[in-house]
Amino acid sequence: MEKTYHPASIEQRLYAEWERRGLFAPAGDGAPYCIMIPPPNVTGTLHMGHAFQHTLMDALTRYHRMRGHRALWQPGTDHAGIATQMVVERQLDAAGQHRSDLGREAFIARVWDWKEQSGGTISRQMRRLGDSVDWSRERFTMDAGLSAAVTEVFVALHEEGLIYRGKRLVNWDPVLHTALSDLEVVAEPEQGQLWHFRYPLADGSGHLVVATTRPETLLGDTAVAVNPEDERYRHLVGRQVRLPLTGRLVPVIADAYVDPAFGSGCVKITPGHDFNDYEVGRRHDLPLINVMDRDARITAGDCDGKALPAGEIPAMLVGLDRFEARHQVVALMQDAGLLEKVDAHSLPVPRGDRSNAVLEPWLTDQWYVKIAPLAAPAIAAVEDGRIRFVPDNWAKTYFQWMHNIQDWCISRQLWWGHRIPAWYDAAGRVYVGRSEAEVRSRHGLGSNVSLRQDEDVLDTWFSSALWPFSTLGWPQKTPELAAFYPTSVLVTGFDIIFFWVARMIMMGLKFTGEVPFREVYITGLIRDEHGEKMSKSKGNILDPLDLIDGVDLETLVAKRSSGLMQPQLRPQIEKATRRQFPAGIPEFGTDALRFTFAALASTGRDIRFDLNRIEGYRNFCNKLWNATRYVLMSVEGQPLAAPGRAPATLPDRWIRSRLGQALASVHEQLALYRFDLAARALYEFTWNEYCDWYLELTKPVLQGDAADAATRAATRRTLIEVLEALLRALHPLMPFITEELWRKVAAAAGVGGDSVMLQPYPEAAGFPADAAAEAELAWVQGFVLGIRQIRGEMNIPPSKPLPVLLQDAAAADRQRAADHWYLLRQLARLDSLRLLDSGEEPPVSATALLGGTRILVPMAGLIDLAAERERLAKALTRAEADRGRVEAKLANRQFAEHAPPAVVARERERLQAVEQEIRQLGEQLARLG
RNA sequence: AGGCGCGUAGCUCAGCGGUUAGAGCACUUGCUUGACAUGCAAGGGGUCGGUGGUUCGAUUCCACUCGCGCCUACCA
Repeated sequence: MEKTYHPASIEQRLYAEWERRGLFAPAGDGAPYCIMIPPPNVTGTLHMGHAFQHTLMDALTRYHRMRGHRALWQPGTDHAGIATQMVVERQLDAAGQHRSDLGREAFIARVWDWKEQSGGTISRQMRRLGDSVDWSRERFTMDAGLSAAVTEVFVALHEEGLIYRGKRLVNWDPVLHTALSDLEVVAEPEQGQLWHFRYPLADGSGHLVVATTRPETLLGDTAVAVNPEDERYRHLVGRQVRLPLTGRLVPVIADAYVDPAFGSGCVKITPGHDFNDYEVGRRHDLPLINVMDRDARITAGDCDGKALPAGEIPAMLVGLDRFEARHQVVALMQDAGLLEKVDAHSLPVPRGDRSNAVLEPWLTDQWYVKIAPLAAPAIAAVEDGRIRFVPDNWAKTYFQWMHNIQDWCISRQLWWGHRIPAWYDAAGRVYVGRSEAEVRSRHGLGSNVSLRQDEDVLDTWFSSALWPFSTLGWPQKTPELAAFYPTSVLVTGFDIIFFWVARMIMMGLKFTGEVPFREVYITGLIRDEHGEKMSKSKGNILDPLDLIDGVDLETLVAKRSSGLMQPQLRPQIEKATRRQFPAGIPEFGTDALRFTFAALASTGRDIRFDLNRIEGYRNFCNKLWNATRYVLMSVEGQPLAAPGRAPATLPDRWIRSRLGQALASVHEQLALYRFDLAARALYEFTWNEYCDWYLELTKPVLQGDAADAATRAATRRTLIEVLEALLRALHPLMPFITEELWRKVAAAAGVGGDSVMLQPYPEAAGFPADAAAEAELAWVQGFVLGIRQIRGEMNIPPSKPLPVLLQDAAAADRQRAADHWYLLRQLARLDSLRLLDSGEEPPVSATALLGGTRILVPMAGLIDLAAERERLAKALTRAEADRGRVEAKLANRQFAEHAPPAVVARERERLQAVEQEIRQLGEQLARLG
């Protein structure tokens, strides 16, 4: 074996072998265990958040597979309607083309080409991460089968009246020319202005003042509203104002929506271009006037679908972009003496999450899902525990949204996606069906009737919502569906609880009658080392593969600063990157990355990714590698005791007991999705117990001549047996290094099997607790630590063997000293160990206390007297402070009366111990003079 | 406005109604000890955001408060 661990030399080889041998497919007849991958965008790449979640899903899958479950981790990707269409449109744009130049079919063919070309990126990344997904079941939301499921669901919901078509105000993206659902709108506060306009009363008796942030919508006003309680305006309610610039008469109405304290207390009402006004308009039966086109330019306008009278909209405004129109309207109002004042005003501006364009509330025909009837059972499923959120407080977030849920706008004016299965005849009547043929036959429409399919496609999340069952073959009744649905757990981020999780629950319950998953494990979000979200535009992204393989600085800078939406940020991104990674990123390997993710997966919402952590876990891999190297060197070609024989030595008994407890903790924590605590239990056992103590404790047995052949053979057995189990225990988190090492270890141990993946996960019961061995070894450790402390603080070189005396040793301690002399000698590097006779005067020594026993290191020539005095004085101060605390506690009658007797007893013991310590330290100090 | 989260060592984070609050990294000192310098050994470093309450006992539970962040809904 190499002296250091080199991940690159093993990872890809092992993955290829696993995949070739089909080890990822569900096997055996155990209980099914299934995780559906949250499908990433097929044309995208996996970022750190994906890598994080994939690590956890893979760990769960491998863990359950090893425990004998029939485990399926189902892979796939989604078609990401808007995002993907935008990418291809940008490519066309670069060639000076528009999608309309190609036509719908040719454009879609182009998108498929792009998918074929870029779709391999994700699966390559997943292979590098070690994801044990069943590739034979890979799915894509636009696959024929999944598309059929989409059609089936659409038709069924429509037949039930849960999908309807309606003319509504929608969030219209004037750049992408599509409607967006509420969830795709990002509203950030932006600095704007509040214009105060005078609207003259129709009878010429004066004016009232309205305040608005959107002057251009004045053209579509159909009322002015005041609060019904507002004394200032009560007399105006029911009268009319003459709308400036158009001359139209509109009523003054009273509506509680108006806040009298804001602005002037009068609000212009534009039902055609504002969601709140739309509701006001419905309450007061106001007409809807539309004054913008699909590009959000001013048009001549229409009222409830009919054209406005000619000249209603000033001709000079028609055709202007809405922001240009805003300036013009303000100018016209000012010229007319109708601008009262302008205030600076910050307001939330809704933008599309993809295009970043300012959205326009716009009246269009769209398809909606009536959500309330679907939401009720989905709420119940979480309330009654059929679905459990982990951590459980996320259920609150879920409930809050579900109780306020709005109908879901599912149509998108795009070409890339599932086309809506609806057809229109010449009269505009709509027919919904699985196909045009079905529509014709069902509605008796002969071939003489021309039908035209709806141009729109469905929101991508509509197909994602079916993912847990569409991937298993629904609407067919497949064996996979029967076996793996409901799935075991969904692993995802809180950012898509509404987008995806809630919708899967609704659709799953509706169409299968069962929940789609029993648990939802909500992970934190990976952020950079400053807690910032990682994003291309911030230039702080990390490619998981760059952490695995390493990357040089120039490549990293190029990756981060190319293709930016805001190229002006480039210099600062480059500077920050050069500062943070002056030497690029070294190679850490997949296992180190995965272990880091696991160790970071605590319950928090934000997870800062810190390169120092991954470096530490790369070192851990190397530690494991070298521990194995030691074990193999110690075992190979040497007699090995038969498995199952009682271990011969104290360290053997101890390490088995410790392993059992570590395993118990791992099982317990994994059941709670506390990957961080499971990782920690394994890390601490491996490094602090197995390597730091046990391996060292085997050296006196194996390397000296203190032990007989049978003892050595037994120690070799424990050495390799514990390592073999440990590698299995680590495998779900670090699949590659454990596979590589396990094969060598299993061969040396005579364990059958050719992949650790297929081995049983170690159970705590195989390594029962041994309290006696733990107590005994704790004594050994205490002894060694005492000597090391003296050595460390007195700067005695480790190479110098020390003569040691024991004073006041009780019978048990004498026995232990004799029994474990050969361990103590090597670990503490002792020259000799002698028991002082009672009454024998010890030489001047440095002291360590071990229970009631004093460990003395004679000082002649070794130790600085003053330094030892200082050391003892410090220990004495600490002990006295401790005594003070314990005494105070025991002196408190309330404590003695109320605290549990066991606690009181423990405090009493502690007092005795600390008093003895003080006495002994005092004596030692006195002896030093 | 409503909901949620966070605040513990220089940094990143665990933890918990009961010994002296832990880990990794960083820091100091010593070490080519036969698996490992990606290492070994020893050490320094925290009034657990603040105030009050419950309790024999609070970093832990409760209330209030300060600071930071997120989500949902938003007043034109």
